[in-house]
Amino acid sequence: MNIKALNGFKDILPGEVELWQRLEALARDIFARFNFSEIRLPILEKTDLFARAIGESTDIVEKEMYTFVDKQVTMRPEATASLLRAYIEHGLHVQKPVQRLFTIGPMFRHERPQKGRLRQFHQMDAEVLGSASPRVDAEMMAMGAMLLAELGLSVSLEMNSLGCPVCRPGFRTSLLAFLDDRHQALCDDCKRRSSTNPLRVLDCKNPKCREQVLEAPSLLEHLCADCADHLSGVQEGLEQLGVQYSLNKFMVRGLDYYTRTTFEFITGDLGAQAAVGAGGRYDGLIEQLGGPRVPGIGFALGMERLVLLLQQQEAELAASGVDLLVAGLGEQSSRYGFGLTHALRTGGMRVVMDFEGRSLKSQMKQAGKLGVPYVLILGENELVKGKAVLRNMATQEQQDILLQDEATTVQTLVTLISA
RNA sequence: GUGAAUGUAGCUCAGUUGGUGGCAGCACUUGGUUGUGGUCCAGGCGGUCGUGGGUUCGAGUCCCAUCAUUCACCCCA
Repeated sequence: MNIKALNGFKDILPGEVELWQRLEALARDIFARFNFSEIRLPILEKTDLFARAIGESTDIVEKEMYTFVDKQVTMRPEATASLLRAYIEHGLHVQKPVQRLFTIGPMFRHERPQKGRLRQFHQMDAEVLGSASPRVDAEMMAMGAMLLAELGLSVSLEMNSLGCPVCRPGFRTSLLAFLDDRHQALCDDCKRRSSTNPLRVLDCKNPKCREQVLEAPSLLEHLCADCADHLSGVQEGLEQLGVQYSLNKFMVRGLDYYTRTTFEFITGDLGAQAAVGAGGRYDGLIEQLGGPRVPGIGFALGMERLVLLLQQQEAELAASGVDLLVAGLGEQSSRYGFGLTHALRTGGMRVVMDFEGRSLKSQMKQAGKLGVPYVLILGENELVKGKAVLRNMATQEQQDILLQDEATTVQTLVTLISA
């Protein structure tokens, strides 16, 4: 067969999918603790929505979107834009002044795949709309940190403030002046960035640039009074909640819409993809998209990246989602087992039975491999006497089971096995 | 979009100076005296050597192209 999945698209097979389920279950639990409601969003939106929300000149919009050009629609490259569209479209701000929403699902970006980065990838996204309180910022980071901690992952949190439309232009001007002076000392990428996206120069990985940038004007020193107040409020909140973080004045975000607080959950264990989650405040965005004039903040966690970390930071997952294996010996007994298996499943049990007519030894091997706790052996001899053998695989103890009508037998087995 | 590396069984890989693909490991499967697992032993299934050209008497091995994968850059969760 030479039809394969597309480059950058991946199947999630049994064995790995259990990890995803655990991740999702825990995330839902934690989102619920923080009173977030789920919202499910379409994957396809008007291209224009993303262009306006994310920024016309970002890499995502310029060259990474899966767009049906003739239809003017695009497969979402991130969730915030769609979520805000839904928020505005349904007037959710009227129903509740502060909305706390989360969504989980696939995103699409046409980038070159590498470790921890696929063209279809999955994010868990949480957004709070309608509150400007710095406590919300702190709470969002605390929630992300809680999820990561309960997954057993050790990940660090970095935070910065990008200012707002009042203070950012001034900072930008002085940064540009600074970069102009050092233009020759910068790497080629940064020479280009100086004009396209000067803030990006601040988090260049090139050691030469890092050195230059050490002296650069700091965002934090240019914050207006309101932004500075907000930042200290966030810091106070984080301290109160006992959230470990560090302030990184070089941290910048790739999407245009961020204001004030931005943050990243960072790991050193994923190669070049350091961020397992990132987000920030976007106070002007909702209005800019035609919605009410309300602030917002959100973050996304990359599920592939979390799964990679889970895989390398721990190993084994608990096996077997099976309660009982029914072993048939011969046609008579298999026929009986076929019916009994179905009755047991109807009764809520997870049962396996194969119909290949294999030896008892084979079937026992199978049971061992699956880690099944009990095997019901339907021997011909016992069957004529209306009996079967229930074997406890762990203790190797066996007991006779009286086979009466199916309902009673199911009842008996359910009680014995769940005991 | 740029750069580098890699493509041999379902998976992990051997394959020496080009001379018939490996009793390789894992997995799967059958058996090791009547109908009982996880270990051990023996057997079995399983390969268009990514694809297409070329060089050669002969190519898994050399050359070209192509596709795919991986890692890194750009960017990003």
